[in-house]
Amino acid sequence: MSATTALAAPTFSALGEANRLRIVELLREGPLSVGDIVTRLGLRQPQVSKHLRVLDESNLVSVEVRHRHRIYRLRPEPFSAVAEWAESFEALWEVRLDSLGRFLRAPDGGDGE
Amino acid sequence: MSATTALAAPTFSALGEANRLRIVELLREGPLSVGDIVTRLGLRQPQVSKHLRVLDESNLVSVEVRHRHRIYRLRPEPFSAVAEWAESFEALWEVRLDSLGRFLRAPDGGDGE
DNA sequence: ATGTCATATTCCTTGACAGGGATATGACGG
DNA sequence: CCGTCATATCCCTGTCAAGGAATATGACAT
Repeated sequence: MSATTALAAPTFSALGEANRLRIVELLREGPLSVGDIVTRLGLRQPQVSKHLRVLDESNLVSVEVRHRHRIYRLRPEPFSAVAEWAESFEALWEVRLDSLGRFLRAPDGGDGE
Repeated sequence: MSATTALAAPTFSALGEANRLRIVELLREGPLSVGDIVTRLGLRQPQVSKHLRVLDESNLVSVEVRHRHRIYRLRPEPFSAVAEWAESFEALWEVRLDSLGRFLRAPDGGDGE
């Protein structure tokens, strides 16, 4: 259950760059070649290649070589891992109510520390 | 429906730093003061304060001022947003099968472009 | 008022990283 | 072989962010 929950910062780091996130959002519609991404996002080819490299090293995308084209597509696993990780914070809702209760009961000058 | 799905790169960027992610993982157990975080993670106080600032600006944490202590706790919303966002990629599973089918049917030398 | 505790802020240095531009690579067509 | 297309890599430069060290702030106790 917690096997895929070992979520590392590099995954978030890869998604933390605006243009890279744009590429991911674009790729969710389906696999695309580098040139397609360049056209659709209006970025320069070397930049796109570099971003794809980062996404690839973070295992967020995979490549399929077709002739002289390279088709990039999203890998499902990291997204599933992120979902699982974020869902594991659902307990925050309850905790929040709990802390509200504590807050209401807390006398302003009476802490034990 | 897409209200909380407007997930921005800064959220990921905030989570993309290793020590910051450690702080988040620690705070999931419950609210903590700056000093507690310093002790538990073995980081220096200024660094922790700086990371907390980033987390605060990304709305990932909130502060409760109690006497001279500042209790930081996780906010639920961004995590819910991340979960929702990542879950919206569930379609990748099906897409993957689909693309596998396309891959198998694709003649290696017959691209139309 | 003064000291002290908890935390925030500032300055500095350094390393990572993004974009621009040019160029290398690699496969294919002729 | 040579040119060309698609893509990757290299070099350069500017910016941003993180850690270290020192210091400022702000509230409280005395």
